[in-house]
Amino acid sequence: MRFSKQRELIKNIVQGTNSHPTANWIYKKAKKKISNISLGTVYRNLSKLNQDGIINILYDNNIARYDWNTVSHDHLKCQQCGDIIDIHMHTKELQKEVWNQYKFEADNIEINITGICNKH
Amino acid sequence: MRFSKQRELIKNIVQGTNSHPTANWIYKKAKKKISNISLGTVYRNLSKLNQDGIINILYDNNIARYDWNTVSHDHLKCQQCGDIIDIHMHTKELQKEVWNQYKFEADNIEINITGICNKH
DNA sequence: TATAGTAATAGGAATTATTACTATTTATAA
DNA sequence: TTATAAATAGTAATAATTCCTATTACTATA
Repeated sequence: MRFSKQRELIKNIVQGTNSHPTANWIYKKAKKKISNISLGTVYRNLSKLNQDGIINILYDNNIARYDWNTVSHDHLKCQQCGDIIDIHMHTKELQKEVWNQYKFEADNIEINITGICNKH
Repeated sequence: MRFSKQRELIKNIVQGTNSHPTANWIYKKAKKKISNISLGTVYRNLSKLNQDGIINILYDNNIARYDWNTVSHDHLKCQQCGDIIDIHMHTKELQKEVWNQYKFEADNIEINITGICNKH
């Protein structure tokens, strides 16, 4: 992968927040440094960074969010404040169960939990 | 909720398939019975039916899919054929764990598993 | 170092998915 | 029946994402 200042900036923006930002949020932030950066560039680089395992994509309903945390993990989403909290669940048993019951070779297990976080 | 033949048709289409169809698929199918039905009508009714607990929405990456099965359940998605298979996982332990570890009151737990299904 | 060839990248246009708006039609209750 | 509130078709607007083509970073060679 060749260097580009746009990609460098995008990577740094994602790695500088815990807020699981959307492409549009990242775009607005990037514009402050590179005013003519294109939203397409943001999307392209986000998927490239994801393909190379540098960042993670998660889907909050039907919109993509980006996460610097590339270690497989799960999410709690608070219905009150919208915050998304990273957690780690044990998924090995689930993987086994899916194989035993459905003969399905699990590659990736994602657990999304909605509810009320401890701030409320 | 007042009766309409459009909504009745949309409901029957969703309830008549296990394929987790998209709004567009439902629209095309509905057009065969009511040729001037509008895509807006399809979307409006799908969300209304969902709000009333008659059907379910799930998000396959960034597109919405609709499901007649309103009982809380999980999904296996095959990376090879794209099929989405309904499954049922035990989530009570997860709920407890989330409470104990994070003091998060889980309301809904959704498990999405990608991998290779038993057809391959 | 300078240049040329090339494949990756960028910006902006286009596409896709969904929602909003509005004039008209329709179900239903009085 | 008739009044009226809700639903519809059609279309425009918005949001999210992908595609297209000119430009640029990088590499090998002079």
